[in-house]
Amino acid sequence: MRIATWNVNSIRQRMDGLQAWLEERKPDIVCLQEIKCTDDAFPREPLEALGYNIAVHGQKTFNGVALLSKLPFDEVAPGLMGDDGDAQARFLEAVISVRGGVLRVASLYLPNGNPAPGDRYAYKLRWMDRLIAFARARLTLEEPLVLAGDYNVIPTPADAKHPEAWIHDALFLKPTRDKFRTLVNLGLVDALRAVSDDPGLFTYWDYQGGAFAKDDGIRIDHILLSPQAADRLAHAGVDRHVRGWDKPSDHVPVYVDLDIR
DNA sequence: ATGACAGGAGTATCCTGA
Repeated sequence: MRIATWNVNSIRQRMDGLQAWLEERKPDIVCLQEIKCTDDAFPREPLEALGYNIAVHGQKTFNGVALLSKLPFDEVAPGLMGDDGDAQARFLEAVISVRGGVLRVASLYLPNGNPAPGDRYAYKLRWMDRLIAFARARLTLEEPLVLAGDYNVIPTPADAKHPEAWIHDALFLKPTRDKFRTLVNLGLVDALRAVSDDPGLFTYWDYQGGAFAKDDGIRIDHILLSPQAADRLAHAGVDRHVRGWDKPSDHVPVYVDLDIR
């Protein structure tokens, strides 16, 4: 069972690259972020033709998350618990039956939070508190759980080419990293760091200033696993070559292989 | 010396992103 996450920065602008990558990497489940379209505008047909069931939680212009799955969805739930008034489409949870039980997956797009301090940063920290509450609740189920997406968090200095350039940024400020650590310390495993301590594992390079050519990247797209999922972790990787394709997203896919049929 | 991002909305720029 291969599960991937990718912030595509507009699903409609990324269809060629997305289809090419799906045929190459062959993930069973994909968590997408920043689809930047409403549910009605989501390009379902070409993805269904590749064998995927589709769940979408979109909105006009910004944000938007989706799930692709070769296995059918048993349940789909849009939105993150803790604030019914939050209109931003950043969270989509699904339950999928697998051999011997269920798999619970969420595609999440954590707020950027810049500029900090300010309203946007306060919203980011509140959203992280809600995510922590969600994870705490779901962990009591003792299921294989995969929380995958664009966390907009640089967890440690080893996750940036130039960490000193990010010290005043909402992605790297101490409260941001502290809350991410609180989340992980509930008992989750950062899948990529479970398989590698390579300091060059980046998932995002800015479009500006030739950042990819200089490998001036950061690691902000993460896959966190519950103990029941982490016990089945076989491999994790980053498809950085996708950043070199025509009309790339500024993010690249991250994936895990779990020993689940 | 020049230009040095991308996407959406919408039609000129402005907002957002990280």
